[in-house]
Amino acid sequence: MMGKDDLGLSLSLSSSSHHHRHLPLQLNLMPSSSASGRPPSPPFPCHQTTQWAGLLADSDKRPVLEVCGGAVDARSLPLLRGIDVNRAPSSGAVERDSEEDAGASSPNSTLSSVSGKRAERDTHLGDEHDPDRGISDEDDGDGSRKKLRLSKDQSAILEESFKEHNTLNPKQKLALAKQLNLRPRQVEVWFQNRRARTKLKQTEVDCEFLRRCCETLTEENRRLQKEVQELRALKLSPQFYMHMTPPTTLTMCPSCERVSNSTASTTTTITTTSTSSPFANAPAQPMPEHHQFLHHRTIPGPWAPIPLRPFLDAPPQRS
DNA sequence: ACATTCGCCTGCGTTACCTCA
DNA sequence: TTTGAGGTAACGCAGGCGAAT
Repeated sequence: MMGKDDLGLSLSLSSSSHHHRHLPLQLNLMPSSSASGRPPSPPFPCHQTTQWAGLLADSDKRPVLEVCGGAVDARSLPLLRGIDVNRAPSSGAVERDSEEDAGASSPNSTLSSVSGKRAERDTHLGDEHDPDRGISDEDDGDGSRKKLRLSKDQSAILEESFKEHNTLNPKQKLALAKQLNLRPRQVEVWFQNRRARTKLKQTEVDCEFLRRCCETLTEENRRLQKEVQELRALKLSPQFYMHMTPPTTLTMCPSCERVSNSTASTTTTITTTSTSSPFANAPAQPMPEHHQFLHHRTIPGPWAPIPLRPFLDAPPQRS
């Protein structure tokens, strides 16, 4: 069935039906090549890649044929193999006068019970009983729901349509129903359920993303708490201060007086005559005496790591 | 201009059917 | 053969919108 693979989805949970009725909600469900519109900015970034191939693979199901009120696996009937039971026989297919008619008496209607106001509406969309098309909706008298299984082709076409727009206007719905030989209501329901599946999938992805964020932040918080404790301990024990690996280090060239972050590629020039702090985020202040010392002493070999913060708090001991 | 009604659409929750392990 | 789980077509409802009155 539908794979549990991660999806590159973005969802605006604030969107409501009446809004995307005019500004159709376009979830970022498609591969990046999708040219469809996009939803409002997601509440958080999501960088996963969408893979919907599994959805199409799902459509490879046994066709089911309703025979005398019972569901029969078409594969168990050799004569029915290769026959799409969801499609009308080509010879018997009658061109409908209107698009509404295309759905109302689809062969699938023999498999689906119709009830409720919407069913009435669909039924009223031009359904005259067509004996050539088998059992009408009204003939499905036991009131039980009969489910049809959409054919592979039908599912694929619906998926393609959904990729283009996850909601349908009446014209599109009717055209699609006619193309697929389904009732418009069936197309409508399929899109409803498809949107629901999309949202469910997105919710799962969002939950996983948030869970990972939470884990990362928890770990980061734990690390920072530990660092704070270490720094407090060091402040109380100056003798250990110089032996501590600073949380952030700079590397300075003693000859050119360039300081660079040990991990960064950019360098910052320290000018001994400058009155501003060499630390980007530190307030401007006169150069401390020990800075003068550092800049004038000779440091052999490669650049020596220089603790950043200790400069502001405790002078290094001269050797 | 405003309120009401109607028809339609949507999301959501649920049910029931179907398939498969 | 039975059974339970999972997928999904279909249903019912509530709520919102636009058009008509």
